[in-house]
Amino acid sequence: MNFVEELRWRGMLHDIMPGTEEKLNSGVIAGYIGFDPTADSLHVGHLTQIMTLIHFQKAGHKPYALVGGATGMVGDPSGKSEERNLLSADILNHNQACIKAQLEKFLDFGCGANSAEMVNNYDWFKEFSFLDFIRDVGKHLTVNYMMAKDSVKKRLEGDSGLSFTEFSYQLIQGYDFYYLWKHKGCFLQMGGSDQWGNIVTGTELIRRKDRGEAFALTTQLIKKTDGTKFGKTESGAVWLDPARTSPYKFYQFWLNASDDDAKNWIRIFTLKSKEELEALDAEHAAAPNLRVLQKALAKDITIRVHSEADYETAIKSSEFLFGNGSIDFLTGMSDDNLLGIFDGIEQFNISKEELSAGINIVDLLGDKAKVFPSKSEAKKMIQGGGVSLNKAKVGGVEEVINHSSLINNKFIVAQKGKKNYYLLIVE
RNA sequence: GGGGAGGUUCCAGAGCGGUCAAAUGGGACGGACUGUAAAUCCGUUACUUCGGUUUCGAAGGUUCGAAUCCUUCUCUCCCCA
Repeated sequence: MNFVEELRWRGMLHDIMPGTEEKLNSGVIAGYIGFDPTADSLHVGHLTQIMTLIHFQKAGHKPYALVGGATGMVGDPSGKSEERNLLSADILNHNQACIKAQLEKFLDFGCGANSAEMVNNYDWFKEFSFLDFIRDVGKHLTVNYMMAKDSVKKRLEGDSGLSFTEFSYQLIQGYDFYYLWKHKGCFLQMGGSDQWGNIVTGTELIRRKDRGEAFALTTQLIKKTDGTKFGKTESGAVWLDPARTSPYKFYQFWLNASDDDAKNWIRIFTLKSKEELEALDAEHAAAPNLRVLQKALAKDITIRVHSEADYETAIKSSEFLFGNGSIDFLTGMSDDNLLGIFDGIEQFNISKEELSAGINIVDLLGDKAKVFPSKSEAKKMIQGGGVSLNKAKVGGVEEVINHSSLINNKFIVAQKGKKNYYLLIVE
């Protein structure tokens, strides 16, 4: 199956420039996707692009992953309703290095003709002077053309304005495409559907400047069926960096997908074949409460992004925390094993002296251990019946906690709502 | 440079001298129901030693009393030059 067909049946394809498919079928084609270093880790929102590159390479083409050292300095207005703050050079350097390391996990950089390659647009922009740029690049596109882009139009219509810096972003990205086309034989740029305008600026630049031909392909923006934003949890974005989002939380994120979402996402974020997926669909439909789809999805991605071992740990934690395992399960367990289960779950340290005197539950969770940002909030949540200690609901705000709550003389398991666990370590 | 409109609690957006910790909607969080799903219903949504304390762009001022009136400053948007 060719690349475009693959994306199509998986529901990933959004838009494709006429002729792209023919070009791809003509042989090994080089294509690229850019990642801007706005943070020092990618998040699950980037995963679609990563999967696109993986499919691209699997189909025999040559993928380039571009890290936007230069574009990151400018800021893409696409999809942003307000002017963005510029990042400092130091932060950008750090971010670039981290993102590069993450991307290296997903593609094959040593397989001959279609080995993946990493490039950084800062390399060709650092020596490019402003005057040269506006003469060599800016001259080929009219402002009229640039203003017609949705990303720009929205900002002009809105009431927060658009700086010249962000306005020129599309030219920078357009030039990237030109550069890669000219020097690396890169014929295709891919990206999320919000990148269509930027990508087309590139093909247009190639056409006008060198009468060359280049192509564009965009993928669907991943949404949840309930219309809310994909990739967010109560604690923010879901990152690929285990230091930002632990493998356990990462696993939980996917496991919590709704049935509809799981069905769509498993097609996008795993490499499972059509047959496998249909079998899973059927299995899920027969017994939805087993959540076969969610489990398969979470397993596949957790292993790809983290590791088999991280997946195993996440499973163990999940089974204990969400299974009907009673708190007794922990009793007598070695500290190391217990901490293993709580690996990736937020932990707080409490001194033994404080506890031995007895601590009011609100002081404990709202102050000593910041399970809640303030005591008021802790109080409200307890009154609302949303807090448990060692899997038993906290009765009221007057409860005093002391030694008797300790598990193995050292731990207390706190729960905010059903899904949020915290481990208090007393020593 | 000239003229106009504005900056309110996470967001949008009311309030226009006391009854305002501030309507309403959204979001978020929690509860019930479930399958750690969806839908639905309900509750919470500044801090607190529960006496109070700090909030409505900033600083002053008027008043018994201001988010609401006045002054200056500041930021944003729009129109004109």
